[in-house]
Amino acid sequence: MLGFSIMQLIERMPLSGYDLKKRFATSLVYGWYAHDSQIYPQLRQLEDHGYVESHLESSSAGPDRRVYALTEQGAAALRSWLQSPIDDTRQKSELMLRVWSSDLMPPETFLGLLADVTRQTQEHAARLTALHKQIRTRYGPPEVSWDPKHVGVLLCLEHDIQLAQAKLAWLARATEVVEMRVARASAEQGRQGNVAEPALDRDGREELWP
Amino acid sequence: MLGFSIMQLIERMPLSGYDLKKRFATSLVYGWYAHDSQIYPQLRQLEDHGYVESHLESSSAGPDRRVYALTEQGAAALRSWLQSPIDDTRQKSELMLRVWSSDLMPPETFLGLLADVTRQTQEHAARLTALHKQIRTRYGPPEVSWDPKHVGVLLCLEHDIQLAQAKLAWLARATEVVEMRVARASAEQGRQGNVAEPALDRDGREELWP
DNA sequence: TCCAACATGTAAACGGTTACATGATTAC
DNA sequence: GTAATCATGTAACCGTTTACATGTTGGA
Repeated sequence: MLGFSIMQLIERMPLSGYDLKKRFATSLVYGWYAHDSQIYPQLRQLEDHGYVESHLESSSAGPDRRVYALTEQGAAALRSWLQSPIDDTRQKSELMLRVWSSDLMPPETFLGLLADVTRQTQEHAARLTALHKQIRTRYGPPEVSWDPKHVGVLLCLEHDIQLAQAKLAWLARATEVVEMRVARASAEQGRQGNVAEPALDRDGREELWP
Repeated sequence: MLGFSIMQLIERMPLSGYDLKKRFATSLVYGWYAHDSQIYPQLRQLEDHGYVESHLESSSAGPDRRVYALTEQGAAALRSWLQSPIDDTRQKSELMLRVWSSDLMPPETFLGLLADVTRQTQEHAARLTALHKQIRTRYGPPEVSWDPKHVGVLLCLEHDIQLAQAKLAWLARATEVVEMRVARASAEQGRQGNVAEPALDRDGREELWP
């Protein structure tokens, strides 16, 4: 995956490991960042496969750079990957794991978690929105932008912004749910609990787990 | 991460590796599935750390099962993890990587990709919605459900459903954008292209990459 | 007798993170 | 001289995936 992420960048213009490192470090939208310790070995691996080729370049500022360019083989592999089927449903989310386990923590802790993620998401959405506005102002909306390259960038930004907004809506809803439960619990305090026995399956274990 | 995902399940009731395997295989919402080849070593690792303890159980049907239960240490580690700060902004998405690279494929291929993901997402959303309805009908809405365990499940389902819907809205928008571009391109066919030179930064490379 | 479900693993490869390590050039 | 930026790596570790491997019990 990282290999394609690199090849996709190199396809547009030859780049050195250092260039890639900078791209990955500053990219907001583009989730496919990588550490330098991963980039250089990956480049050599791609070269072993014949997907990229490199040559040394004397830089005006600093030491020599090894600059990588895509080969015909690499371009073919990239095209073939772009046309291969994709599975985009399974997403691991640490947040969902914690929400799933929310009954194992005190409500205040859960509310703190939700508030924390809300703040993060708001900041993230603000950055994405600013960037989207900037690029859109400069190159026009994706429908009419003269260079097809900006279409992907703008669409990625729109995707991430819309998903961030949906997440914020959910965070507000979840916060409300927990607050309502806390209010109900303190109202019922002292009264007899209305807790029923959970349903058991044939092995005597609770059934649930979808 | 997988360790907490397992401990979180075991906290509720002792489970064997096989039980966990089934849970992970059939879980829809819960992104933290794992292969059996990972589960058994992970369980032994958790036992080495003293987070779980196990004993053999003669099963009525089939061979002996090694059943794991959470220790006090494990419960403490789980609580501590649940209260630790979280970073929930970085998400790697293969779809976004392809969208970012959409200028490297023919528009028809891109439209095919979008259609494919749309179908997957619709099916996924339908399954989630059915499950949500079922659980909500049985145990009530999360605000009032008597057992706090269902709150997390229902909130996870609501999150995933809402995000799937946001994604579908974006997919429709992206499809529209690409179709408009295709229509414009064929309308402009034969005319002089209005392609300007891209902006160059000080190293002579194109600037863009947010 | 054979299949399905029960039950548990090993080995190799791949992917990603953290920490450590080195050295050149330019601007202050 | 010294800090920032340029430039490239190694080693150890942990997590994840894929393929392979083994054996039991109960029912058709």
